[in-house]
Amino acid sequence: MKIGDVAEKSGVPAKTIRYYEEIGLILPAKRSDNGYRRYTEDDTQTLHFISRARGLGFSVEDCSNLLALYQDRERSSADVKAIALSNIGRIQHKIRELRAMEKTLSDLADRCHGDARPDCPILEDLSEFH
Amino acid sequence: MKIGDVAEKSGVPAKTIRYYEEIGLILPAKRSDNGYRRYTEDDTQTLHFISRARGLGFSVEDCSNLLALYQDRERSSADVKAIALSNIGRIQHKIRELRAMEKTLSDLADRCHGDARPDCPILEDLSEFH
DNA sequence: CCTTGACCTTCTAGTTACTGGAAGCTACAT
DNA sequence: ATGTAGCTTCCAGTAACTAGAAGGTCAAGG
Repeated sequence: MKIGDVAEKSGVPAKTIRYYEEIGLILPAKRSDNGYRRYTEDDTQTLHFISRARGLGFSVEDCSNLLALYQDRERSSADVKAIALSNIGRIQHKIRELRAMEKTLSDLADRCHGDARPDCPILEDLSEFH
Repeated sequence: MKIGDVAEKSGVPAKTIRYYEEIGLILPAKRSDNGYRRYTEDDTQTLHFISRARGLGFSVEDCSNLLALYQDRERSSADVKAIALSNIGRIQHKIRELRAMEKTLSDLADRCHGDARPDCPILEDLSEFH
């Protein structure tokens, strides 16, 4: 398989696959005589794994760890769970932050009449010290 | 006032103030004879405004627009509200995404016994095609 | 007067995770 | 022979800073 094929199958763009190779997240692909990268079904699996983990908010470094754990038949599920839990914590924290932002902004927008008049509670709030 | 003073008063680090000047978000500060940047209370206000807007999730470019609107005595509150609303939309979208991630990860973590045994629903899920 | 320490200056480079584009080679169909 | 699609490498840009190096400035203390 060439890079375009594995890109389509795994859902990871060719550019991104080359990038993952460059940063060492995946092993350098073997090359054909013409210099093209060659891939197998296993590579498709690996890239899909990465794609799904990234979609769940794991960092590239997390992916590297998860991949190592995935390939280690001896690893304990506790190791994996620890990474997942710390990620859940970060996600929850981010959600709380965003909710606070949203609430403040919504309150301000509600109080702003939003017409041609220049007075605006949003700007007034931003310019005040709290 | 020197950069360190205005940094402390506004809550924006000195490094960041220089950066804001470099990218044109704020006007270049006047210099003292020794080459140090000099600031006034107005600058403190402006930096505080930016800091608060950034804290509410506005991009630096948003800040640039908000600042222009803030300094325009003729502007309508509708212009400001439009920026705020589009920001609220982006924040809500991000919250929905993060909640979906969190739910999937929590479900997986719940099903993972998290002990020394190697079988792990988290990795199994990541490696499956959906 | 000299030193110490806290600031200040500029410049370069690193962070995260890609993405776009240019220049040039290869493969295959018409 | 030619077109075009896909492959290669390398360089640069994105957002918004942040760290660090090398060196100038200033006030206080001995």
